[in-house]
Amino acid sequence: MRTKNDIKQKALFEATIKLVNEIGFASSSVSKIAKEAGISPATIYVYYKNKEDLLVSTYIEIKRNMSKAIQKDFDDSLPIRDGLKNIWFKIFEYVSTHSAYFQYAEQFSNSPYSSLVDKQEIEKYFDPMIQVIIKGIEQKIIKNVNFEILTAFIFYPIIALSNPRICQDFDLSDENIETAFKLAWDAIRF
Amino acid sequence: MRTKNDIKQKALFEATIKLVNEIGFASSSVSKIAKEAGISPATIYVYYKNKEDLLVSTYIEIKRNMSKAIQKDFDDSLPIRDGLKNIWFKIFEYVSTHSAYFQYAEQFSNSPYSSLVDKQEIEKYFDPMIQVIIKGIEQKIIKNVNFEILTAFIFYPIIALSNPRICQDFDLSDENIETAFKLAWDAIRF
Amino acid sequence: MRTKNDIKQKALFEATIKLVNEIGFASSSVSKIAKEAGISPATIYVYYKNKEDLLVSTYIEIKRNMSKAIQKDFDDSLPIRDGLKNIWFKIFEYVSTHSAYFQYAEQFSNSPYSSLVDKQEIEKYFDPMIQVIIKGIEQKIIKNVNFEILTAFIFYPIIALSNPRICQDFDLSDENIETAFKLAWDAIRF
Amino acid sequence: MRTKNDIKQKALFEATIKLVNEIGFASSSVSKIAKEAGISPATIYVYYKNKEDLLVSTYIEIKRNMSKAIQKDFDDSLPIRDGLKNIWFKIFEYVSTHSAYFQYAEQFSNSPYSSLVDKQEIEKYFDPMIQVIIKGIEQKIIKNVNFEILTAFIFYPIIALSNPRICQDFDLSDENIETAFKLAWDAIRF
DNA sequence: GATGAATGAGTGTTCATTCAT
DNA sequence: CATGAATGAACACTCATTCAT
Repeated sequence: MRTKNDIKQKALFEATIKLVNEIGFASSSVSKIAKEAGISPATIYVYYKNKEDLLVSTYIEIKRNMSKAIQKDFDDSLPIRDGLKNIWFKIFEYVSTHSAYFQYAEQFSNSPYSSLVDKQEIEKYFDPMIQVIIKGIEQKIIKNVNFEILTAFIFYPIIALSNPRICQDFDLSDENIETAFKLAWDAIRF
Repeated sequence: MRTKNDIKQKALFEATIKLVNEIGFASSSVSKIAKEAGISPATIYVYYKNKEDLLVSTYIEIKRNMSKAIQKDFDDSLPIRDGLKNIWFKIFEYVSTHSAYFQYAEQFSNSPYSSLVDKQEIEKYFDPMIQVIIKGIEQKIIKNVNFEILTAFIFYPIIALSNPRICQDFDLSDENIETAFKLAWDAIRF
Repeated sequence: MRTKNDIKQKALFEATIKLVNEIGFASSSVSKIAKEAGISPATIYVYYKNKEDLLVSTYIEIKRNMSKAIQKDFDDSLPIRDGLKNIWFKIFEYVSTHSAYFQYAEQFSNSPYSSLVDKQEIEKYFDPMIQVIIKGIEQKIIKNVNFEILTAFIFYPIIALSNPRICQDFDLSDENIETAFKLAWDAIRF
Repeated sequence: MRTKNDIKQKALFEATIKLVNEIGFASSSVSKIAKEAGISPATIYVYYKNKEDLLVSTYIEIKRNMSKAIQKDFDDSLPIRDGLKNIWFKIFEYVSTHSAYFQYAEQFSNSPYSSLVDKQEIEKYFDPMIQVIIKGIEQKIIKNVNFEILTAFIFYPIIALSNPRICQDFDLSDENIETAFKLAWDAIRF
């Protein structure tokens, strides 16, 4: 299936995200997505097996893209707090500059489509961050509690603050992000 | 003249939530919902203006129900920390016992449908909690930072930890909830 | 079926005509007509057997009303030309003052519903006019040709000139009606 | 890529006319029309934007077809009376041979759908006939009266005489048509 | 007599997908 | 590779009518 015309595939990727964000999965039909991308509905089936494949592949592609951006220039020799703070800012930066991608991913992962994706595959992308936290626990810098609790305080507030559907008026200024990190660090540090 | 049948409306409410959780907004057609509720598709239009009205009303009803449950026996004479902890446990209790409602609300608020709801109307329901936080700030017990940041650390970790789509394996034991509250409090306290 | 509440029946009659003229038979549903008349859809079935009965009865009632108005004060002792001219003006007067009724009747008689009506029953209403023409033929004042041809020149031009869907801009002034009658008379007179 | 199938479109055109004449606009559903034409209901939407577009386009197509037939071999060098008589017979001929088309057009123009059509566009088709009448007036052969009155006596009687819903028993013989023209001419000539 | 609730059958339309080119 | 034509199945919704009160 994978083919030569990358321009069309990219247009399709962007059109899918745009339309799903605007009108939701329910109303985003194959032909509307095709029209938005400037191609024929039939052409979608050259690139993807079916509609579900299009939606799932788009999600996975976003996640891959996101993890790559976040881990770019990642330096695991930094002290724990600095390493986490670095990631913290990277995530906010990605979310700010790719808010449509992020919003699509959020909507997707809150829908039953999410069960079609191998979560471990996705989590693998974010392993370096996990390693920092584990190191922090070992060094008794981070509280030694259930791992899910820790991530709920390090990553989930980011998602809430970045999501315009949740925090409509939150200003993603460096100062605010810095303040937020302070809270996150207070939550998890020993 | 026949009179409206409350049992039918309740069945419709439950069927909507069940189906949307199972197969998502995209696939939850009016006729599938009607079948699940054991009524005729046409009957839905006796109770709701259209499909959108059904979905939005269901969301609002859940939020109303949720806020009522959380604020039951709410005591604002308690010290700040105890007051918040009380609410913290109440939310976990509600989410545990009404996970389907909660999941519907999450999916809804991450979809474009959410723009159809007057957010202020919804937030009104949760005002008592807001008041506790404000009091905490005034008494210099809670950090005096942007309000959205505070709520991102008090409420959103709960949502993450309770959401089986996010924390599949998290055990909602009293001990875990207590630990999680400790982190939340460390995050926000002065 | 015939009942006590004449006000409701009259409202129903008018609502039917108004709605059918505005949106046509196709879109005029029983419940829309009921709403227009300010009654419940179910109440229509107290007065009429079904929707078809409502539409057909409305047509017949209009025709009865029309014939009564046209033949009021009819004087068959007048000379042929004067008798016909009298009717001619009466018809224009009726159509001007009851254009909605007339328009409904036109739409009805051009639709397949018309086959449900006994045409002879309707024509009976207009018998006095027929008699004038027959007298005119016998007296060799009117051309002795096929009867349908004569009526096509005496009655149908009126319908065309009165129908706003056909002659949008025709001014139903006395002068114009008089002129039109001159043409009609020239057409049929010996 | 498949290419559009003219046979299907023609079948759709005929099916629309047949069904609307038989059961009226009210009962002619898209799926019934599709079945009559031997195609899928969905296919109609390949050729027309929606049901309204189908009905209106069918009407316009009939009018175009009609005007072309009537004006075929039209000779405006003939004397006024001969020119009009020629048209008169042509119209009757068309109506006789295409009675279904004619009946559809009549029902359409008496329904609220007619307001969707640009009347001037339609009238343009019949301009040559208008020119003959104007010439007749200028040459003082035809009465110099309101134009709408003249057309009501030249064209509308044809419609009445040809319409089986109005003149059920009228025989469209040459003799009868000739007689009818005599009356029309007597009506309008100076 | 009068009505709102209730519904099976139907509406016009769009859907995801396949086909022929 | 790419496409517009074509469609069975499904969509949200309305219909005419009946029922229980």
